[in-house]
Amino acid sequence: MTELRLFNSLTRQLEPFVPVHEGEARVYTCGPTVYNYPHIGNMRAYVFADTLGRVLSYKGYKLTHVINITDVGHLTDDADAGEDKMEKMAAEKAQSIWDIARHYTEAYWADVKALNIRQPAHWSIATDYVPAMIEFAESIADKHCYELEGGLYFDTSTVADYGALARAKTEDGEGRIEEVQGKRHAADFAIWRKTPAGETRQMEWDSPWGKGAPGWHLECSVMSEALLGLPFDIHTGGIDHREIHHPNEIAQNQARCHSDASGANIWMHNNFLIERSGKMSKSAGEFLRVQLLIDKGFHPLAYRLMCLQAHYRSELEFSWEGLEAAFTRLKRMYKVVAVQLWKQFEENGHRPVDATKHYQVIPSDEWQEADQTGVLAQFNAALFDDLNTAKALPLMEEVLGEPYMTHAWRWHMIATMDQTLGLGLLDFDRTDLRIRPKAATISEAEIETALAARKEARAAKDFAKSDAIRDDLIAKGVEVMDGDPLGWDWRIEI
RNA sequence: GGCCCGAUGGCGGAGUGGUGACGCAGAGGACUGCAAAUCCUUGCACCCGAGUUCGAUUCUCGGUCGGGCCUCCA
Repeated sequence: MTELRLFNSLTRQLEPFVPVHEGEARVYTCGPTVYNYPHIGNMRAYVFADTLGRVLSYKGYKLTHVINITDVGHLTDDADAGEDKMEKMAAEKAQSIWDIARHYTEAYWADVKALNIRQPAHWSIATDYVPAMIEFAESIADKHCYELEGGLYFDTSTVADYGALARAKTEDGEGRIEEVQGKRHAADFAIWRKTPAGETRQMEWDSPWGKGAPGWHLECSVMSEALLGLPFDIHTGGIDHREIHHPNEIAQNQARCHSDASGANIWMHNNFLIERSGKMSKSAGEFLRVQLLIDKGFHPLAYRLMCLQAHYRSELEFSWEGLEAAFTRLKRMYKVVAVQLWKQFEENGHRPVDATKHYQVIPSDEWQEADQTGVLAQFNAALFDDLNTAKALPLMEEVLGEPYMTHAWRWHMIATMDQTLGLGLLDFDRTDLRIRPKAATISEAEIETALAARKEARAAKDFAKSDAIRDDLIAKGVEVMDGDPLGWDWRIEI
């Protein structure tokens, strides 16, 4: 079978996936800092990580996926002088920092669910691991750290090839950030941040270096070690982490393991979702959240499909037109499942496969007979070649569109492909795709009443009346569809 | 200032040293009382210059333009 090859940011090359533990895949994904709602650009990272996980499962590996929730730390401006984002938001909202964290964690989880992102084995919450972080820091403090007034700092010159992942040496000559007094190297970073004298923070812990909070790079090293063991297989995150956060994490892992190895065999980074105005911004204008998409009448999985249409390493341009295109494509895919597959299934009187189960590649003999055109082989080759979902999608559509195989096999193949891409085609109900925009001014009941009157008029061949009703509905943004294969009599235009 | 990346049809976006996926939009047809939805068919592209080559969109160099990072960021 085709070998799974993934792009390793560390070597900037495609590499075969060779698990650390036979038959297993252990994956760590840098999760959100829960001081605000995630925007859809943030969510691209988790759609990517989920796709990776699904492909690993599909390939037959026992997957252990960890996504962390950062509910502490992260400064708003430079390395040490800024306010803590969590503390800042708590102050603005006049709420406890713990409430803020819980609120935004739940908002994030709702988006995760809406986008069909599978639950990882562990959601690791940073504040649950503070004692472990202190223990970790103590274990590397003597050889790799030094103490300043602001806290405990990591000396990046004490590990081999610091910054190899970033492929960029950050010299201090033109640095735009204010130097922290006493730092030995510009790239040195905080392992522990002391609470300034005379201040009290909502989140602070006692440590050998005084009251304070962990530096934000520390948590990922600690939690990945605790839940996956070092070294583990794959570490994922947004491409922005490639420059600072992950090099620092690697440095910590090297110190911890007394090794030059990075701690993960493969480091993978997804590229950004961008919009005309530049990077997604949480502060500017219309806040692009998954919920906003739903409010406008889009199914959230249209956004997932939009992500899947591009390679995860390419920038992806967001536009409402693009989202609409993806939504139309999704509806057409779903239509085939609803109109052809379900109907045939009813005629057959049995469900050939269990759509709730996760499928793996079927032994080659059986497949070869069913896969006459080799479409599944191509599908596998595309996904196993660094997750080329853009290439895999049309292959799934080929199976959807060409009923050249027996029903049972076709069903099985669609189930297999769809569960790997995570579009949930077999789980849709037709009403799921008919999302009422929040701004819609007409209710479903009103629409149904008008349509019933129109049907009567048409039966009586009173076309003047039926057209008048239709024009009225169109004026209210409702499109009327007679004889739609899915039996959708109407839809509200987005 | 330093480092990095990209440039494909109307839009989005794969891929390739020799026939340029796919989706949406557009066009034509079928269906319809007329439409819509659906189905079938279909037009349209590889930034510029030089080089390597029998042949480059694909490789090399230069240029132009665009983007990202160097500060928290998916």
